[in-house]
Amino acid sequence: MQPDNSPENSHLYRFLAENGVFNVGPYGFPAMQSLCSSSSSSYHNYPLEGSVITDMTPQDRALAALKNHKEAEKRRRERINSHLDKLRNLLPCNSKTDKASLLAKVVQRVRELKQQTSQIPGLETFPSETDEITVLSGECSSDGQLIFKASLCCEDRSDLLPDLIEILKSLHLKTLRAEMVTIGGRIRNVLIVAAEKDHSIESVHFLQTALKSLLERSNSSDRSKRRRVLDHKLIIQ
Amino acid sequence: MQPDNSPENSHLYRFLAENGVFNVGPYGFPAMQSLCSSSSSSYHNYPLEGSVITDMTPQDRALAALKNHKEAEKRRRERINSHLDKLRNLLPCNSKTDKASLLAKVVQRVRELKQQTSQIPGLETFPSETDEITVLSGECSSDGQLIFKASLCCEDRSDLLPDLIEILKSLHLKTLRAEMVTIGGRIRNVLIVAAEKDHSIESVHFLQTALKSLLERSNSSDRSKRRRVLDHKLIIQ
DNA sequence: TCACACACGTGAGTC
DNA sequence: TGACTCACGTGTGTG
Repeated sequence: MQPDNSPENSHLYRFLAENGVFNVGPYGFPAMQSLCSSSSSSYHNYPLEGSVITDMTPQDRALAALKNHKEAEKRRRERINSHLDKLRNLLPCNSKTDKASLLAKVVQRVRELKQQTSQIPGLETFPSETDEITVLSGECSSDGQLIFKASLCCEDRSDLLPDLIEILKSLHLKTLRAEMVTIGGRIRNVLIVAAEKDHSIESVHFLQTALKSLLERSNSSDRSKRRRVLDHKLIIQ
Repeated sequence: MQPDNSPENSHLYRFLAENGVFNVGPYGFPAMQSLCSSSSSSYHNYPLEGSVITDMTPQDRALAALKNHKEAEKRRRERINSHLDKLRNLLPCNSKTDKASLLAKVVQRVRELKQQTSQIPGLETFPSETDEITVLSGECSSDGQLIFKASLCCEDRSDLLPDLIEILKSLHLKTLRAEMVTIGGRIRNVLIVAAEKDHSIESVHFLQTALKSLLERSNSSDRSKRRRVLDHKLIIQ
Protein backbone atom coordinates (compact mmCIF):
# COMPACT_ATOMS: atom_id res chain seq x y z
CA MET A 1 0.00 0.00 0.00
CA GLN A 2 1.21 3.42 -0.93
CA PRO A 3 1.62 5.71 2.11
CA ASP A 4 -0.15 9.04 2.21
CA ASN A 5 3.05 11.00 1.89
CA SER A 6 3.91 9.24 -1.34
CA PRO A 7 5.36 11.32 -4.17
CA GLU A 8 2.37 10.70 -6.40
CA ASN A 9 1.39 13.65 -8.55
CA SER A 10 4.63 15.22 -7.36
CA HIS A 11 5.38 17.13 -10.51
CA LEU A 12 1.97 18.59 -11.00
CA TYR A 13 1.46 19.37 -7.36
CA ARG A 14 4.85 20.97 -7.01
CA PHE A 15 4.28 23.06 -10.09
CA LEU A 16 0.87 24.18 -8.97
CA ALA A 17 1.95 24.90 -5.42
CA GLU A 18 5.05 26.79 -6.42
CA ASN A 19 2.93 29.01 -8.63
CA GLY A 20 0.50 29.63 -5.82
CA VAL A 21 -2.41 28.40 -7.83
CA PHE A 22 -4.20 26.75 -4.96
CA ASN A 23 -3.90 25.84 -1.34
CA VAL A 24 -3.02 22.23 -0.95
CA GLY A 25 -4.78 20.01 1.53
CA PRO A 26 -3.29 18.13 4.45
CA TYR A 27 -1.75 15.46 2.19
CA GLY A 28 -0.62 17.77 -0.53
CA PHE A 29 -4.00 17.27 -2.19
CA PRO A 30 -6.53 19.99 -2.59
CA ALA A 31 -9.64 19.27 -0.56
CA MET A 32 -11.82 17.41 -3.02
CA GLN A 33 -14.96 15.47 -2.40
CA SER A 34 -14.75 11.98 -3.78
CA LEU A 35 -18.06 10.73 -5.04
CA CYS A 36 -16.66 7.30 -5.73
CA SER A 37 -18.89 4.62 -4.33
CA SER A 38 -18.54 0.88 -4.24
CA SER A 39 -21.88 0.44 -5.96
CA SER A 40 -21.66 -1.20 -9.34
CA SER A 41 -24.52 0.79 -10.81
CA SER A 42 -22.31 3.62 -12.02
CA TYR A 43 -19.27 2.35 -13.80
CA HIS A 44 -17.75 5.76 -14.29
CA ASN A 45 -17.26 8.10 -11.41
CA TYR A 46 -16.57 11.71 -12.12
CA PRO A 47 -15.06 13.16 -8.99
CA LEU A 48 -16.39 16.66 -9.46
CA GLU A 49 -19.75 15.79 -10.90
CA GLY A 50 -22.63 17.28 -9.01
CA SER A 51 -20.40 19.35 -6.73
CA VAL A 52 -18.68 22.63 -7.45
CA ILE A 53 -18.31 22.54 -11.21
CA THR A 54 -18.42 26.30 -11.43
CA ASP A 55 -15.19 28.25 -11.92
CA MET A 56 -12.96 25.24 -12.55
CA THR A 57 -9.50 26.47 -13.35
CA PRO A 58 -7.51 24.53 -15.94
CA GLN A 59 -5.37 23.28 -13.08
CA ASP A 60 -8.42 21.96 -11.28
CA ARG A 61 -9.49 20.22 -14.43
CA ALA A 62 -6.08 18.67 -14.85
CA LEU A 63 -6.12 17.49 -11.27
CA ALA A 64 -9.58 16.04 -11.62
CA ALA A 65 -8.52 14.26 -14.78
CA LEU A 66 -5.49 12.86 -13.01
CA LYS A 67 -7.59 11.65 -10.12
CA ASN A 68 -10.05 10.12 -12.53
CA HIS A 69 -7.27 8.44 -14.41
CA LYS A 70 -5.80 7.04 -11.22
CA GLU A 71 -9.09 5.54 -10.15
CA ALA A 72 -9.86 4.15 -13.58
CA GLU A 73 -6.50 2.46 -13.64
CA LYS A 74 -7.21 0.94 -10.27
CA ARG A 75 -10.52 -0.41 -11.50
CA ARG A 76 -8.79 -1.87 -14.53
CA ARG A 77 -6.25 -3.64 -12.33
CA GLU A 78 -9.01 -5.00 -10.13
CA ARG A 79 -10.89 -6.31 -13.13
CA ILE A 80 -7.85 -8.18 -14.42
CA ASN A 81 -6.97 -9.53 -10.99
CA SER A 82 -10.48 -10.75 -10.32
CA HIS A 83 -10.32 -12.85 -13.46
CA LEU A 84 -6.94 -14.17 -12.42
CA ASP A 85 -8.44 -15.15 -9.08
CA LYS A 86 -11.22 -17.02 -10.86
CA LEU A 87 -8.61 -18.89 -12.84
CA ARG A 88 -6.76 -19.68 -9.64
CA ASN A 89 -9.86 -21.45 -8.35
CA LEU A 90 -10.41 -23.17 -11.67
CA LEU A 91 -6.96 -24.71 -11.67
CA PRO A 92 -5.08 -26.87 -9.20
CA CYS A 93 -3.06 -24.21 -7.49
CA ASN A 94 -3.25 -22.39 -4.22
CA SER A 95 -4.05 -18.71 -3.96
CA LYS A 96 -0.40 -17.74 -3.74
CA THR A 97 0.81 -18.87 -7.13
CA ASP A 98 2.18 -15.92 -9.00
CA LYS A 99 0.61 -14.49 -12.12
CA ALA A 100 3.13 -15.79 -14.62
CA SER A 101 3.03 -19.37 -13.33
CA LEU A 102 -0.72 -19.24 -13.12
CA LEU A 103 -1.00 -18.13 -16.74
CA ALA A 104 1.47 -20.81 -17.80
CA LYS A 105 -0.74 -23.39 -16.13
CA VAL A 106 -3.79 -21.94 -17.82
CA VAL A 107 -2.19 -22.19 -21.24
CA GLN A 108 -1.22 -25.80 -20.58
CA ARG A 109 -4.66 -26.64 -19.24
CA VAL A 110 -6.56 -25.11 -22.14
CA ARG A 111 -4.38 -27.07 -24.56
CA GLU A 112 -4.99 -30.28 -22.60
CA LEU A 113 -8.73 -29.78 -22.49
CA LYS A 114 -8.96 -28.87 -26.14
CA GLN A 115 -7.08 -31.99 -27.08
CA GLN A 116 -9.35 -34.07 -24.90
CA THR A 117 -12.59 -32.71 -26.29
CA SER A 118 -11.31 -33.20 -29.82
CA GLN A 119 -10.59 -36.85 -29.07
CA ILE A 120 -14.19 -37.90 -28.58
CA PRO A 121 -14.70 -40.00 -31.68
CA GLY A 122 -18.16 -41.49 -31.45
CA LEU A 123 -20.14 -40.00 -28.70
CA GLU A 124 -20.19 -36.45 -29.86
CA THR A 125 -21.28 -37.33 -33.36
CA PHE A 126 -24.23 -39.42 -32.31
CA PRO A 127 -27.63 -37.74 -32.47
CA SER A 128 -29.15 -37.28 -29.04
CA GLU A 129 -32.77 -36.95 -27.99
CA THR A 130 -32.46 -33.29 -27.11
CA ASP A 131 -31.76 -30.37 -29.40
CA GLU A 132 -28.25 -29.01 -29.07
CA ILE A 133 -26.07 -26.33 -30.51
CA THR A 134 -22.43 -25.97 -29.66
CA VAL A 135 -19.99 -23.68 -31.36
CA LEU A 136 -16.54 -24.44 -30.08
CA SER A 137 -13.79 -22.03 -30.91
CA GLY A 138 -10.54 -23.58 -31.91
CA GLU A 139 -6.96 -22.48 -32.25
CA CYS A 140 -5.86 -19.87 -34.72
CA SER A 141 -3.91 -21.27 -37.61
CA SER A 142 -0.66 -19.68 -38.66
CA ASP A 143 -2.20 -17.96 -41.65
CA GLY A 144 -4.59 -15.97 -39.51
CA GLN A 145 -7.61 -18.20 -39.92
CA LEU A 146 -9.70 -19.37 -37.01
CA ILE A 147 -10.70 -23.01 -37.16
CA PHE A 148 -13.66 -24.01 -35.06
CA LYS A 149 -16.18 -26.74 -34.60
CA ALA A 150 -19.92 -26.34 -34.78
CA SER A 151 -22.30 -29.06 -33.74
CA LEU A 152 -26.04 -29.11 -34.31
CA CYS A 153 -28.44 -31.80 -33.19
CA CYS A 154 -32.13 -31.59 -34.03
CA GLU A 155 -35.03 -33.20 -35.89
CA ASP A 156 -34.07 -34.09 -39.42
CA ARG A 157 -35.83 -32.37 -42.29
CA SER A 158 -35.24 -32.15 -46.02
CA ASP A 159 -34.35 -28.47 -46.19
CA LEU A 160 -32.02 -28.48 -43.21
CA LEU A 161 -28.91 -29.01 -45.27
CA PRO A 162 -29.67 -26.25 -47.82
CA ASP A 163 -30.44 -23.88 -44.94
CA LEU A 164 -27.19 -24.79 -43.27
CA ILE A 165 -25.20 -24.28 -46.45
CA GLU A 166 -26.87 -20.91 -46.94
CA ILE A 167 -25.89 -19.82 -43.44
CA LEU A 168 -22.27 -20.86 -43.92
CA LYS A 169 -22.13 -19.07 -47.25
CA SER A 170 -23.61 -15.85 -45.94
CA LEU A 171 -21.13 -15.79 -43.07
CA HIS A 172 -18.22 -16.48 -45.46
CA LEU A 173 -17.28 -19.60 -43.56
CA LYS A 174 -15.30 -22.27 -45.30
CA THR A 175 -16.31 -25.82 -44.42
CA LEU A 176 -13.22 -27.94 -43.98
CA ARG A 177 -14.99 -31.04 -42.77
CA ALA A 178 -18.60 -32.05 -42.33
CA GLU A 179 -19.95 -35.06 -40.54
CA MET A 180 -23.63 -36.00 -40.62
CA VAL A 181 -25.20 -38.79 -38.65
CA THR A 182 -28.94 -39.49 -38.65
CA ILE A 183 -30.90 -41.98 -36.66
CA GLY A 184 -34.60 -42.26 -35.90
CA GLY A 185 -35.46 -39.05 -37.68
CA ARG A 186 -32.91 -37.04 -35.79
CA ILE A 187 -29.72 -35.63 -37.21
CA ARG A 188 -26.39 -34.55 -35.82
CA ASN A 189 -24.22 -32.23 -37.87
CA VAL A 190 -20.65 -31.64 -36.87
CA LEU A 191 -18.82 -29.06 -38.91
CA ILE A 192 -15.22 -27.98 -38.87
CA VAL A 193 -15.26 -24.45 -40.23
CA ALA A 194 -12.65 -21.84 -41.02
CA ALA A 195 -13.27 -18.13 -40.52
CA GLU A 196 -11.22 -15.09 -41.32
CA LYS A 197 -9.40 -14.09 -38.17
CA ASP A 198 -10.49 -10.48 -38.45
CA HIS A 199 -14.13 -11.42 -38.12
CA SER A 200 -13.69 -14.62 -36.14
CA ILE A 201 -15.48 -13.44 -33.01
CA GLU A 202 -18.40 -12.09 -34.95
CA SER A 203 -18.56 -15.21 -37.10
CA VAL A 204 -18.68 -17.51 -34.08
CA HIS A 205 -21.39 -15.38 -32.56
CA PHE A 206 -23.41 -15.03 -35.74
CA LEU A 207 -23.17 -18.73 -36.48
CA GLN A 208 -24.47 -19.52 -33.05
CA THR A 209 -27.53 -17.28 -33.45
CA ALA A 210 -28.11 -18.48 -37.00
CA LEU A 211 -28.08 -22.10 -35.89
CA LYS A 212 -30.44 -21.23 -33.09
CA SER A 213 -32.96 -19.76 -35.51
CA LEU A 214 -32.48 -22.78 -37.76
CA LEU A 215 -33.32 -25.02 -34.84
CA GLU A 216 -36.35 -22.94 -33.91
CA ARG A 217 -37.57 -23.18 -37.50
CA SER A 218 -37.32 -26.96 -37.24
CA ASN A 219 -39.27 -27.03 -34.01
CA SER A 220 -42.03 -24.77 -35.27
CA SER A 221 -42.61 -26.97 -38.32
CA ASP A 222 -45.38 -29.50 -38.11
CA ARG A 223 -44.16 -32.51 -36.17
CA SER A 224 -46.96 -34.73 -37.49
CA LYS A 225 -45.50 -34.50 -40.96
CA ARG A 226 -42.27 -36.04 -39.77
CA ARG A 227 -40.81 -38.23 -42.45
CA ARG A 228 -38.86 -41.30 -41.66
CA VAL A 229 -35.41 -40.70 -43.00
CA LEU A 230 -33.16 -43.65 -43.65
CA ASP A 231 -30.45 -43.82 -41.04
CA HIS A 232 -27.10 -43.06 -42.49
CA LYS A 233 -23.68 -41.75 -41.66
CA LEU A 234 -21.98 -39.39 -44.04
CA ILE A 235 -18.55 -37.95 -43.65
CA ILE A 236 -17.19 -35.32 -46.00
CA GLN A 237 -13.55 -34.66 -45.48
CA MET B 1 7.53 4.45 -24.47
CA GLN B 2 9.21 6.45 -21.78
CA PRO B 3 11.33 9.30 -23.16
CA ASP B 4 14.93 9.61 -22.11
CA ASN B 5 14.33 12.73 -20.09
CA SER B 6 11.72 10.98 -18.03
CA PRO B 7 11.70 11.61 -14.29
CA GLU B 8 12.55 8.02 -13.49
CA ASN B 9 14.84 7.59 -10.50
CA SER B 10 14.24 11.27 -9.92
CA HIS B 11 14.52 11.19 -6.15
CA LEU B 12 17.62 9.12 -5.94
CA TYR B 13 19.34 10.87 -8.81
CA ARG B 14 18.53 14.30 -7.47
CA PHE B 15 19.76 13.33 -4.03
CA LEU B 16 22.98 11.90 -5.38
CA ALA B 17 23.65 14.74 -7.75
CA GLU B 18 22.96 17.44 -5.18
CA ASN B 19 25.44 15.83 -2.83
CA GLY B 20 28.05 15.66 -5.56
CA VAL B 21 28.49 11.95 -5.17
CA PHE B 22 29.03 11.23 -8.84
CA ASN B 23 29.03 12.80 -12.24
CA VAL B 24 25.86 12.00 -14.05
CA GLY B 25 25.87 10.88 -17.65
CA PRO B 26 24.23 12.47 -20.65
CA TYR B 27 20.76 11.27 -19.61
CA GLY B 28 21.14 11.92 -15.94
CA PHE B 29 22.45 8.42 -15.56
CA PRO B 30 25.96 7.62 -14.46
CA ALA B 31 27.94 6.03 -17.26
CA MET B 32 27.31 2.37 -16.67
CA GLN B 33 27.99 -0.53 -18.92
CA SER B 34 24.94 -2.65 -19.45
CA LEU B 35 25.76 -6.32 -19.80
CA CYS B 36 22.18 -7.20 -20.53
CA SER B 37 21.92 -9.51 -23.46
CA SER B 38 18.93 -10.98 -25.20
CA SER B 39 20.32 -14.49 -24.82
CA SER B 40 18.20 -16.75 -22.71
CA SER B 41 21.16 -18.61 -21.23
CA SER B 42 21.65 -16.23 -18.33
CA TYR B 43 18.39 -15.43 -16.67
CA HIS B 44 19.82 -12.84 -14.32
CA ASN B 45 21.94 -9.99 -15.51
CA TYR B 46 23.97 -8.09 -13.01
CA PRO B 47 24.84 -4.78 -14.58
CA LEU B 48 28.17 -4.32 -12.82
CA GLU B 49 29.30 -7.92 -12.92
CA GLY B 50 32.67 -8.38 -14.58
CA SER B 51 33.33 -4.67 -14.88
CA VAL B 52 34.51 -2.22 -12.24
CA ILE B 53 33.27 -3.82 -9.07
CA THR B 54 36.05 -2.27 -6.99
CA ASP B 55 35.30 0.76 -4.81
CA MET B 56 31.51 0.63 -5.17
CA THR B 57 30.06 3.36 -3.05
CA PRO B 58 26.75 2.64 -1.31
CA GLN B 59 25.16 5.00 -3.78
CA ASP B 60 26.52 3.01 -6.68
CA ARG B 61 25.16 -0.13 -5.11
CA ALA B 62 21.76 1.42 -4.66
CA LEU B 63 21.75 2.59 -8.24
CA ALA B 64 22.80 -0.79 -9.52
CA ALA B 65 20.08 -2.42 -7.46
CA LEU B 66 17.53 -0.01 -8.84
CA LYS B 67 18.63 -0.70 -12.38
CA ASN B 68 18.53 -4.39 -11.72
CA HIS B 69 15.11 -4.09 -10.24
CA LYS B 70 13.87 -2.13 -13.21
CA GLU B 71 15.09 -4.73 -15.66
CA ALA B 72 13.77 -7.64 -13.63
CA GLU B 73 10.38 -6.01 -13.53
CA LYS B 74 10.47 -5.61 -17.28
CA ARG B 75 11.27 -9.29 -17.69
CA ARG B 76 8.41 -10.18 -15.39
CA ARG B 77 5.99 -8.12 -17.45
CA GLU B 78 7.23 -9.73 -20.63
CA ARG B 79 6.77 -13.20 -19.17
CA ILE B 80 3.18 -12.48 -18.20
CA ASN B 81 2.39 -10.85 -21.53
CA SER B 82 3.88 -13.72 -23.52
CA HIS B 83 1.49 -16.10 -21.78
CA LEU B 84 -1.38 -13.75 -22.49
CA ASP B 85 -0.39 -13.77 -26.16
CA LYS B 86 -0.43 -17.56 -26.18
CA LEU B 87 -3.92 -17.46 -24.74
CA ARG B 88 -4.93 -14.98 -27.40
CA ASN B 89 -3.98 -17.53 -30.05
CA LEU B 90 -5.68 -20.33 -28.16
CA LEU B 91 -8.99 -18.49 -28.07
CA PRO B 92 -11.20 -16.97 -30.74
CA CYS B 93 -10.07 -13.39 -30.47
CA ASN B 94 -7.84 -11.13 -32.45
CA SER B 95 -4.55 -9.85 -31.15
CA LYS B 96 -6.08 -6.58 -30.01
CA THR B 97 -8.50 -7.80 -27.38
CA ASP B 98 -7.63 -6.23 -24.08
CA LYS B 99 -6.32 -8.19 -21.12
CA ALA B 100 -9.45 -8.12 -19.02
CA SER B 101 -11.74 -9.30 -21.82
CA LEU B 102 -9.22 -11.93 -22.81
CA LEU B 103 -9.06 -13.30 -19.30
CA ALA B 104 -12.85 -13.25 -19.07
CA LYS B 105 -12.98 -15.36 -22.21
CA VAL B 106 -10.37 -17.70 -20.80
CA VAL B 107 -12.37 -18.23 -17.63
CA GLN B 108 -15.48 -18.95 -19.66
CA ARG B 109 -13.63 -21.28 -22.00
CA VAL B 110 -11.99 -23.30 -19.25
CA ARG B 111 -15.37 -23.76 -17.60
CA GLU B 112 -16.91 -24.84 -20.92
CA LEU B 113 -14.17 -27.32 -21.65
CA LYS B 114 -14.21 -28.76 -18.17
CA GLN B 115 -17.92 -29.28 -18.38
CA GLN B 116 -17.54 -30.94 -21.76
CA THR B 117 -14.87 -33.38 -20.66
CA SER B 118 -16.90 -34.28 -17.58
CA GLN B 119 -19.91 -35.07 -19.78
CA ILE B 120 -18.42 -38.07 -21.52
CA PRO B 121 -20.53 -40.82 -20.05
CA GLY B 122 -19.52 -44.02 -21.76
CA LEU B 123 -16.48 -43.55 -23.81
CA GLU B 124 -14.10 -42.51 -21.12
CA THR B 125 -15.07 -45.27 -18.79
CA PHE B 126 -14.70 -48.05 -21.31
CA PRO B 127 -11.44 -49.99 -21.15
CA SER B 128 -9.34 -49.45 -24.23
CA GLU B 129 -6.68 -51.64 -25.81
CA THR B 130 -3.83 -49.37 -24.79
CA ASP B 131 -2.60 -48.53 -21.33
CA GLU B 132 -3.52 -45.07 -20.19
CA ILE B 133 -3.12 -42.82 -17.20
CA THR B 134 -4.77 -39.44 -16.93
CA VAL B 135 -4.87 -37.30 -13.85
CA LEU B 136 -7.15 -34.38 -14.49
CA SER B 137 -7.13 -31.56 -12.01
CA GLY B 138 -10.51 -30.19 -11.18
CA GLU B 139 -11.95 -27.16 -9.50
CA CYS B 140 -11.21 -26.17 -5.95
CA SER B 141 -14.16 -26.61 -3.65
CA SER B 142 -15.15 -23.84 -1.26
CA ASP B 143 -13.66 -25.60 1.74
CA GLY B 144 -10.19 -25.58 0.25
CA GLN B 145 -10.17 -29.09 -1.13
CA LEU B 146 -9.09 -29.92 -4.63
CA ILE B 147 -11.34 -32.38 -6.41
CA PHE B 148 -9.82 -34.18 -9.36
CA LYS B 149 -10.30 -37.14 -11.58
CA ALA B 150 -7.83 -39.96 -12.13
CA SER B 151 -8.26 -42.55 -14.82
CA LEU B 152 -6.27 -45.73 -15.22
CA CYS B 153 -6.63 -48.30 -17.96
CA CYS B 154 -4.52 -51.46 -17.98
CA GLU B 155 -4.54 -55.25 -17.77
CA ASP B 156 -6.70 -56.47 -14.95
CA ARG B 157 -5.08 -58.36 -12.09
CA SER B 158 -6.22 -59.47 -8.66
CA ASP B 159 -3.94 -57.23 -6.63
CA LEU B 160 -4.55 -54.08 -8.66
CA LEU B 161 -7.31 -52.80 -6.42
CA PRO B 162 -5.40 -53.33 -3.13
CA ASP B 163 -2.40 -51.58 -4.68
CA LEU B 164 -4.57 -48.69 -5.80
CA ILE B 165 -6.16 -48.33 -2.38
CA GLU B 166 -2.72 -48.36 -0.80
CA ILE B 167 -1.55 -45.56 -3.06
CA LEU B 168 -4.59 -43.42 -2.31
CA LYS B 169 -4.17 -44.00 1.42
CA SER B 170 -0.48 -43.12 1.41
CA LEU B 171 -1.17 -39.88 -0.44
CA HIS B 172 -4.00 -38.99 1.96
CA LEU B 173 -6.45 -38.81 -0.89
CA LYS B 174 -10.12 -39.26 -0.15
CA THR B 175 -12.02 -41.25 -2.78
CA LEU B 176 -15.36 -39.59 -3.43
CA ARG B 177 -16.40 -41.79 -6.32
CA ALA B 178 -14.93 -44.85 -7.99
CA GLU B 179 -15.99 -46.43 -11.22
CA MET B 180 -14.60 -49.73 -12.45
CA VAL B 181 -15.30 -51.32 -15.77
CA THR B 182 -13.64 -54.53 -16.93
CA ILE B 183 -13.88 -56.29 -20.24
CA GLY B 184 -11.74 -58.94 -21.88
CA GLY B 185 -9.22 -59.00 -19.08
CA ARG B 186 -8.69 -55.25 -19.17
CA ILE B 187 -9.85 -52.78 -16.57
CA ARG B 188 -10.61 -49.09 -16.51
CA ASN B 189 -10.62 -47.29 -13.19
CA VAL B 190 -12.01 -43.80 -12.95
CA LEU B 191 -11.63 -42.16 -9.58
CA ILE B 192 -12.90 -38.86 -8.28
CA VAL B 193 -10.51 -37.94 -5.52
CA ALA B 194 -10.24 -35.10 -3.02
CA ALA B 195 -6.90 -33.71 -1.89
CA GLU B 196 -6.00 -31.10 0.68
CA LYS B 197 -5.54 -27.83 -1.14
CA ASP B 198 -2.18 -27.18 0.50
CA HIS B 199 -0.68 -30.27 -1.08
CA SER B 200 -2.90 -30.47 -4.13
CA ILE B 201 -0.20 -29.92 -6.71
CA GLU B 202 2.11 -32.44 -5.12
CA SER B 203 -0.72 -34.94 -4.72
CA VAL B 204 -1.64 -34.73 -8.38
CA HIS B 205 1.98 -35.22 -9.35
CA PHE B 206 2.62 -38.05 -6.89
CA LEU B 207 -0.55 -39.84 -7.91
CA GLN B 208 0.50 -39.68 -11.52
CA THR B 209 3.89 -41.25 -10.84
CA ALA B 210 2.41 -43.81 -8.47
CA LEU B 211 -0.09 -44.90 -11.09
CA LYS B 212 2.68 -45.10 -13.64
CA SER B 213 4.67 -47.48 -11.45
CA LEU B 214 1.48 -49.45 -10.82
CA LEU B 215 1.02 -49.80 -14.54
CA GLU B 216 4.63 -50.83 -15.06
CA ARG B 217 4.25 -53.46 -12.36
CA SER B 218 1.24 -54.83 -14.26
CA ASN B 219 3.14 -54.96 -17.51
CA SER B 220 6.17 -56.70 -16.02
CA SER B 221 4.02 -59.48 -14.58
CA ASP B 222 3.72 -62.67 -16.58
CA ARG B 223 1.18 -62.15 -19.31
CA SER B 224 0.71 -65.88 -19.88
CA LYS B 225 -0.84 -66.20 -16.44
CA ARG B 226 -3.61 -63.87 -17.50
CA ARG B 227 -6.84 -64.87 -15.87
CA ARG B 228 -10.13 -64.43 -17.54
CA VAL B 229 -12.02 -62.05 -15.29
CA LEU B 230 -15.78 -61.86 -15.55
CA ASP B 231 -16.77 -58.66 -17.25
CA HIS B 232 -18.52 -56.33 -14.89
CA LYS B 233 -19.26 -52.71 -14.21
CA LEU B 234 -19.07 -51.43 -10.68
CA ILE B 235 -19.88 -47.93 -9.59
CA ILE B 236 -19.29 -46.74 -6.06
CA GLN B 237 -20.78 -43.37 -5.38
C1' DT C 1 -11.93 16.43 -26.11
C1' DC C 2 -11.94 12.41 -23.05
C1' DA C 3 -12.41 7.60 -21.74
C1' DC C 4 -9.74 3.68 -22.08
C1' DA C 5 -5.72 0.35 -22.30
C1' DC C 6 -0.96 -0.37 -21.89
C1' DA C 7 4.07 -0.13 -20.39
C1' DC C 8 6.83 1.85 -17.34
C1' DG C 9 9.61 2.80 -13.00
C1' DT C 10 9.24 2.56 -8.25
C1' DG C 11 8.13 1.51 -3.09
C1' DA C 12 6.83 -2.15 -0.29
C1' DG C 13 6.45 -6.84 1.24
C1' DT C 14 7.96 -11.73 1.29
C1' DC C 15 11.13 -15.41 1.64
C1' DT D 1 21.22 -9.54 2.10
C1' DG D 2 19.12 -9.81 -2.48
C1' DA D 3 16.00 -11.96 -5.68
C1' DC D 4 11.36 -11.91 -6.52
C1' DT D 5 6.26 -10.47 -6.87
C1' DC D 6 2.82 -7.11 -6.53
C1' DA D 7 0.17 -2.63 -6.46
C1' DC D 8 0.54 1.83 -7.46
C1' DG D 9 0.59 6.38 -9.99
C1' DT D 10 1.89 8.17 -14.14
C1' DG D 11 3.02 9.20 -19.29
C1' DT D 12 1.54 7.99 -23.67
C1' DG D 13 -1.08 6.30 -27.53
C1' DT D 14 -5.64 5.30 -29.59
C1' DG D 15 -10.47 5.85 -30.92
